[in-house]
Amino acid sequence: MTVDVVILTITDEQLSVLLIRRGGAPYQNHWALPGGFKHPDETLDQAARRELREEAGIDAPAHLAQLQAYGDPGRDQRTNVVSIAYLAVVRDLAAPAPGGDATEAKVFPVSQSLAARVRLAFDHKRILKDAVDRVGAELEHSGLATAFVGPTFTLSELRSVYETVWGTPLDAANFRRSLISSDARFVESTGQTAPPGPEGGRPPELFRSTPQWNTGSPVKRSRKKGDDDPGR
Amino acid sequence: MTVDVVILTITDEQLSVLLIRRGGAPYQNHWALPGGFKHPDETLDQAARRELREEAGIDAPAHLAQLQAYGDPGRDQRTNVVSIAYLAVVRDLAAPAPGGDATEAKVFPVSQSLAARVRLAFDHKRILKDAVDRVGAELEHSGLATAFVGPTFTLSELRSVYETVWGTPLDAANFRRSLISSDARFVESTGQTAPPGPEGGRPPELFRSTPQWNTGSPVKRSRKKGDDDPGR
DNA sequence: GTAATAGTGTCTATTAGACATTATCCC
DNA sequence: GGGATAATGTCTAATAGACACTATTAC
Repeated sequence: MTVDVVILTITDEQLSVLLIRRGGAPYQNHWALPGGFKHPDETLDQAARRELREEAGIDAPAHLAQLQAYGDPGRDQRTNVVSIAYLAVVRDLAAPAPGGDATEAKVFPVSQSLAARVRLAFDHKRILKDAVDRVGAELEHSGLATAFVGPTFTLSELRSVYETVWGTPLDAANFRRSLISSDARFVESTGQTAPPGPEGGRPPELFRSTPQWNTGSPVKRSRKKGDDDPGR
Repeated sequence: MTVDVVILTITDEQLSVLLIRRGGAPYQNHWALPGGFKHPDETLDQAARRELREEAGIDAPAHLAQLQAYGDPGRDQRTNVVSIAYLAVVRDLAAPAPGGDATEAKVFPVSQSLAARVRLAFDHKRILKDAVDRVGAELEHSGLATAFVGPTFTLSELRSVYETVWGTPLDAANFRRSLISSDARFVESTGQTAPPGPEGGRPPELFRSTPQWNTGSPVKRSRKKGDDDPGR
């Protein structure tokens, strides 16, 4: 019984994942998801948090949720082990700190990690793929997007999360309306504004996520002409 | 590593679950979900199917999907074990056939099984609760409803599934349009009609589910006045 | 002033939801 | 015929989506 954690963040307008490399063992040339054995006296969530802390140096992910269990025989050459995959979403991942088993930790763009030529350890590529699909689907029905940004954020920042994950441009005006109006109510204005960027522009309003951010369906993914559905 | 299966069906207009009783062990006075240890040479899905067959006598569930893993320490008095919960949906559950460890198998209405006075073994009540929530949510976004009915079905039958699971009456006319029109396309007419019931009435059209029944969002759950949201 | 970004207003096509009407069976 | 169930038609309010316009900053 192991727990593997898919740690996602956005760097340079790209959805990215933290991968580690371990010494020894098979797959020592492969990158892998951080993870390890669950201790008998901890919950699954606690095990995921511990692995986050030990192997990636992350203490407080903005979002942590169980994804799925993987138990195909042969998914791990060494032992027959079932793994519970977790999804963690964090905001800053500038300097990943490897620890525990991990000798190296690095952030890769998801698109690159899923490329055919790249080899990840075990069935971690499949897990990563599933995690990314899940995030895309969940953005449509929850406030998960706010986990990618800071405690306060502008709507442009939040919209950028959607656009990055979905790979689709969104209309800024309609995006704003979707979030503000209706019963969604998963962001609220702080009343403050942020300073504009170096390019100038009107100072944006600062928002925070509301406690009930995990209900409702804030934004709809547009499915229009020529939209090659990547599946769910 | 065990696999537990929540087997849901609809009997007498009620969402119902199959529970079993085992001899010996603790909790021998409690009803429990069918399940057991995963074998090293099988996948999780195969383990779930095997338990379905061995303990409940079910060979081909209309729907089988993984739900979630449960691993709180203390959830099982005897051993510290992580359990992967599965959801199975079947159509007929008239004569449940206990086998293997199970000495008794019976179908209970979900509402009754979740009542405060009823005690289920381990954390099975929580698992059942989670499963029911999931089904309710998934009806809104997939064709899962068709798993509750036969290979061909009338729209009244299908609508009844939604109404039973959600506990809300749906407008027959709008229901039909939701399914037929738009891009959902998760049911199609067989061109045939079924004989009307003993009360008479126009003979209903027979439908079948399409292969891509697990995409799209066929019907929306109406959230109107005084709708006490049960949460997701 | 221009360029850039944020936010508002408005129009149209689509859709949900309510409800009336027609169709086809049983008795 | 009357009663029951299935299917179709129609209207209204709400919403998605497109896009023009105003507001506030940097330069």
